[in-house]
Formats: sequence, C-alpha cells, structure tokens
Amino acid sequence: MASNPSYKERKVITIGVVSELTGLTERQIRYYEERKLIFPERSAKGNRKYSFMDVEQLIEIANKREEGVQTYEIRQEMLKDKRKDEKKHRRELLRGEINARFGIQKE
Amino acid sequence: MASNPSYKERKVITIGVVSELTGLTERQIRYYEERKLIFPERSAKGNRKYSFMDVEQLIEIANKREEGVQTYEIRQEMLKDKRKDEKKHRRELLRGEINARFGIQKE
DNA sequence: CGTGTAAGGAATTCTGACACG
DNA sequence: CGTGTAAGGAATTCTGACACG
Repeated sequence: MASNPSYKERKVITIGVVSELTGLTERQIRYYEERKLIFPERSAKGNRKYSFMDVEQLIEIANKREEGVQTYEIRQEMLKDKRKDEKKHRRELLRGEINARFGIQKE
Repeated sequence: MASNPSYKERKVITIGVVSELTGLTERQIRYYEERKLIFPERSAKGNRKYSFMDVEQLIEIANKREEGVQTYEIRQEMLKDKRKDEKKHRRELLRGEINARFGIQKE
C-alpha cells in the first residue's frame, strides 16, 4: 500500500543534519558509505542526501560498531538480510500472481 | 497512534532541498515565513530546517499564489482551518475523558 | 505586495591525504 | 581498520537593502 510520498525513503537530509540526528561525525558517515553500508543520493551540485531510513540504518551501524563489530561484518549481515527480504518478496509476488489468475484462496 | 518518529513532521530539510522539492525560490520560501505562512526550525548555527509537512504546505501556498491569492488571505484561511482542527481536537479529548470515566459507550 | 538581485560574511560540504594504531 | 585532522576550494545559507511595480 506504500505510495509515492513515502517520507521515510525520500533522500532529502544533508550530512550535517544526519550527523546531528545520529551523533556520528561526518567523517564516520562518509566512511560507512565508502564501505558500502549506506547509499546516499547526490544533489545536482554533488552534496550527499539521506533518507530517514538511512538515518535509522546508521544508528544501527553505530550500535554494532560500539559492540566492536567491523564494517565488513556489518556489510555481510546486511547482504544476508537483503537476500532474505528478496526471497520473501518473490514468494509474495508469486502468491499474488496465483491469486490473480485463479482467484483468492483461503490459506 | 502516531508515535515518536513521525517522519512527516521532523524538521530536517534545508532550504535548498525545499526549493528543489517545491520549485519555489529561496527568496519566496523566506518571504512566506516572514508572512507567517510557514514555521521552520533553526539549526544550532541558524540554518532553517523544514519538515515534509512544510514542503506540502508550501506547495499548497504556491498553488494559491498562482491563482492570485495574496499571502494575507492564505494566512486567514490557515488560521480558520487551525481553529476548526482545534475544535475537533477538543471534542475528541472530551469524548476520551468521558469514556475513561464511564466506560466505552456505543455511539 | 511579492519577488529579483548584488553584497559580504559565516558555515557547509567535498575530496584526497597524512596520521595513528 | 576506523577515525581525526588540516587544506583548499566550491557551494550554501543568512541578513539587510535597493529595485520594480
């Protein structure tokens, strides 16, 4: 049911504000991007822009870093979660297609 | 049911991004603030920060301005709507209190 | 009234690099 | 590896003002 707005995903927050929101330094935020943990968009002039989801992701990263988890390991976990989500998504797509062709089934 | 996050209301967007999002110039956005149509927060260093709600409000303002409505009139409409919302809110608060004391009533 | 613009300054952001450990 | 910092430049934002209509 998510539609166009989707405030949580829109990339509109500058790095300075993200820094305030997360407590991380700009250096750290840029480094986590370098390590492919976070993927900001860029404005026309090249400034990074983040979403609220990115901010939450960064807070999780900060927590794991405090526990001593390295960026590489965090990345592996993220990739694993992503594969799991995609699998779930494929199952849902398939179910939707079946329902569309053969009608809604109970269970 | 709205809780702490409330992405729509958090003031995190800088004026440059708001300008991109609304198509308004920074001059216009600042002027509408001067006319009390919009109320950004300020960062520690004094930079304006807007919410997604502010962005939507600005788009509405832009539409009305295109129709030739003056900022003063837009403000009057806003104040009228606000009073209406507050009235509604008071009614809901009262109902909640009644329910809390005398139990949930049907209708 | 609503908006453009030039002005000057302060703060922001960017990149690439050196440092430490 | 993860983060701090100084460096230099480019872009951002701010305010107060003059302009036009």
